[in-house]
Parts: sequence; C-alpha cells; structure tokens
Amino acid sequence: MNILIVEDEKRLADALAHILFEEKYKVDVVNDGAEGLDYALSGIYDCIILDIMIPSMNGFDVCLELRRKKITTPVLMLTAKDTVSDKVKGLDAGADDYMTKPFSPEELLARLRVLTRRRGEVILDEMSFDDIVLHLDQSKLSCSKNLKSIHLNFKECELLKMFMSKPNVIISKQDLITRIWGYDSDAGDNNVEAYVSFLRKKLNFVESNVEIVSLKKLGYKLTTKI
Amino acid sequence: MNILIVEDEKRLADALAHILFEEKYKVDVVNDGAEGLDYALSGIYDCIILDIMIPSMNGFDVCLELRRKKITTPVLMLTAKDTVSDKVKGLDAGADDYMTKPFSPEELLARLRVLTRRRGEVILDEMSFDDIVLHLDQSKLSCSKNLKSIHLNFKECELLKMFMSKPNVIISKQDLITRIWGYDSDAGDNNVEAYVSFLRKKLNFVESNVEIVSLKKLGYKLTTKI
DNA sequence: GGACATATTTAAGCATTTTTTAAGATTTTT
DNA sequence: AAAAATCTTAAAAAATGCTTAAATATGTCC
Repeated sequence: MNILIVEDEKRLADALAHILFEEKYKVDVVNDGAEGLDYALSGIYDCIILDIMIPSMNGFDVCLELRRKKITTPVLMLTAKDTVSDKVKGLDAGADDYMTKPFSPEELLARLRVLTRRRGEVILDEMSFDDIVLHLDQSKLSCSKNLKSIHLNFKECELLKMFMSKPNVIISKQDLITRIWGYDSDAGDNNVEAYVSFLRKKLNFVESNVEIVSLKKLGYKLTTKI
Repeated sequence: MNILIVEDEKRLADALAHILFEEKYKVDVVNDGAEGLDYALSGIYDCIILDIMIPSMNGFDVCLELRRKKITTPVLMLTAKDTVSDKVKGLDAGADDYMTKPFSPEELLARLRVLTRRRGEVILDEMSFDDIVLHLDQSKLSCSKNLKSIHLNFKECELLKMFMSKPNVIISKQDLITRIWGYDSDAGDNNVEAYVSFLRKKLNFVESNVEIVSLKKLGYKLTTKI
C-alpha cells in the first residue's frame, strides 16, 4: 500500500511517515504543493494525505488539478484549517475525507483504511475472481471448485492482489515494481517474472481456471482460461 | 438520489429529512435498527445516514450485517458517540464516514456529496472511431458492429493510437518514426510500411469499416470506407 | 548466537514473440 | 513503359520472457 504525504511541517511529516511505516504502508513524503501534484499524477498511490497550506501550490488546487486530470486516488485532507467552509471547500475540491489538526493517529489510520479498502470487500478480508479466492488475512489462495488451497508469501500475495483488483486489464511490470517493490527499489523485470512464475505454479496447483497471461512489452493480465 | 436515515430522535430525523429534501434528495426515515437494516438491505439507497444508539439493534451491528451481506451502499455514521475508539469501531465496521453531533448541516451535505459522487468509477481507457474501439488497457482492437476483437502488440498499438488521435488527418512516415521508434532511431520507411500492413490485416480481421489509406509521398490517414 | 525454515534475489540457458530486414509483387506517377 | 513509391511476406536477428537452481537475506526458535 503506497501513501503519499504532502506536508511542509517536517516534524509532523516525519511522525506521520513513521506511524504509517509501522502499519506496513510504503510512504513517500513531499514538502511542496507543485511537487506533490507531480508525484500524485503518477497514479501509483493508494491514498494521498494532503495539507492545505503548503508552499508553491495550495492543497485545494492540487486536489482540483488531480481530479481534472482524472486521477481518482483517494485524497485525505489533513490541515489546521478547521472552519466549516474550509471543510466544504476541500471536500468539494475532490477530497474524500477531511481531518483537522491536531488529530488522533488511531482515527487517521481508521479513515485511511476506509479510503484504501475497496467497496464490497470490506469485512471479509478476501477478494475473488472466477473460481479463485484470495484470503488476504491468511495469505492463502484457494479454488472454490475443488477447495484446494495453498499458502502465498508476502510478495506473491501483493502481486495477486494487484492482478485481482484489475482483472482483464494489462498491468505493466514497471507498475508492479513500483507498487510492490517501491519506486526507489532496484528490482528489475526479472524479479516480477520470477514471482509471476511462482504464482502460476500455485494457480496450477489449485487447479484454477484463472491464468496470468503475459503480453510482450506490455505486461500481464489476469484472465480466465477457455 | 435516495437517502435512508436511521435515527430515533424524531426531531433530529425530521430536521435532517427537511435539509436533504431541500437539496432534492429523496428521503426515507426509519427509527429503529432492525427496521433500518431491512430497508438498507434492499440496496436501493445511494447513502445511509446511520445513528449508533438506536432501538433493537445498534448502528455498528447494522453496518456489519450490511457489509456481511455484501451491500456496499455508503454509510455515514452520525452519532453523539465522539470518542476516538467509537470512531475507529464505526469506520472498521464498514462505515465510510463518521460525524459527531452536533454537526454542521453544510459539512454533512458536503460529506454526503463525497459519498454519493461516483469515485473509483472505472475510467475506460479506450479510444474509438467509427466502428472500431482501441482498448488501451488491454491492447486490443475491436469492432463494435460484430464484437470481433484481436490483440495488438506494442508497436501496432502505438501506431493505431496515433492514427486514432487524428482521424482523417494525414500523418507522415517520418512523424510516425520519430514518435514511435524515437527521434534517434535508425528505422526507415519500410518499418512503418510493414507495421501498417500488419494493422491493415487486423482491421480486416475484425471486419471494420475503417481503413488506413496511404497517400504517396505524404503519409497515411485513418478514414472510413464507402 | 547458531541452526533452521522461509522468503527473496540473482543468474543462466532455453523458449517465444517482436522487430527488422530484404526481396519480389503491386500500384501510382510521370 | 519506366521509375518511384508502396505493399506484403518470409525468415533472420534481436529482444523479451520463462523457469530453474543456487545464492542471499530475513526471521524464529532454542
């Protein structure tokens, strides 16, 4: 899970990053509005925590511009501006939630969970596609036809999660690397290839009807056989 | 826009209903948890405003049960319970937002707009012209008349993208080379010709009404036959 | 701290697909 | 009809991807 923090108060930003890191999020921190917009436009984040009063471009405008460019990444505004009219302005600029400082870390984490969970897979910590079910809480892949199941390790699980969140859509290796290994990792295509190979073996083991198809130069997609 | 209010304080419920009615929402009001769950299970609402301390079944349980039954209608919890742990409990029970009483109607309306505007709606990554559709997220060309479709490889896709972004306009081979092969590549006209030939074969395969016409010495353009 | 299990990365050889090349056929222009 | 441009295709070359096994790294238990 990748989070972008756009916040110019360094101490707060660091504290936030630390809290999120403890919760296993991957975190990028940026101290300036225009730069934040740049990062956010990459579309690789699962959520953006956005301050309003920041250098070079304010949070409202960053958010408006993001939405204008069709980036739908959830935005949580976190700011000292606590009047009702600021809240309305922020939410109407396209933010998905609005919290005022000082804030409770517990509440922030809960609201972050809301923004990063997908509709429909709220309580049951699992995703499904065709005949496979990915049990996120147990790191387990199973096939609903024959009830076979097998344990996935962390990276396999992340990878399958990405595929299952966009079935039938091509996802590039670079996307997978930045989302799973991190944008600054030195993992290469072969890392992805190796893990895809592991996953295929496990899809095979549970005798699923689902497969990972590769498209040269483009990436991979999850589809059903036949 | 249909809103369900589950709230046992009649006066508050009425006031809320009135505010929402003014904003052109259609509103149903229910005063009891179990009944609220029943209504909510219908799935017809665009948002549910849910109190926690209500007769017969509390709001947390209503929400949990809704999610367990795969109802993804957005839930906004509106309650006097204002501790952080209540907020966390509510949000983790599947609520999408949590407001405490007393509340500002303006803020409530803004948060309601957030929940009812369609976020995360799939942005179709595709272009179309006449009867063909280029699915960029699947690298696939299809014909809307007969639903035939065929996979395109990387360069074919780039090429067709260029043509479709400027239908009926002549694009020179040199332009195509610099855009697709790169300004410093040593690809020649024949490379373009070969790929145009591949694309024509595929346009043919899907029985499209669209063709790539070549104009000697000038380049190519995408047009409709007949 | 060491021994073990598990997870991740790396590397190499092989398989497959894409891309380029080139040569003969076809079309258009002069 | 000759010349130039373009089309089409096969097959050669290059790039990309697959799959392993072995090498590292990480974590856990005693």
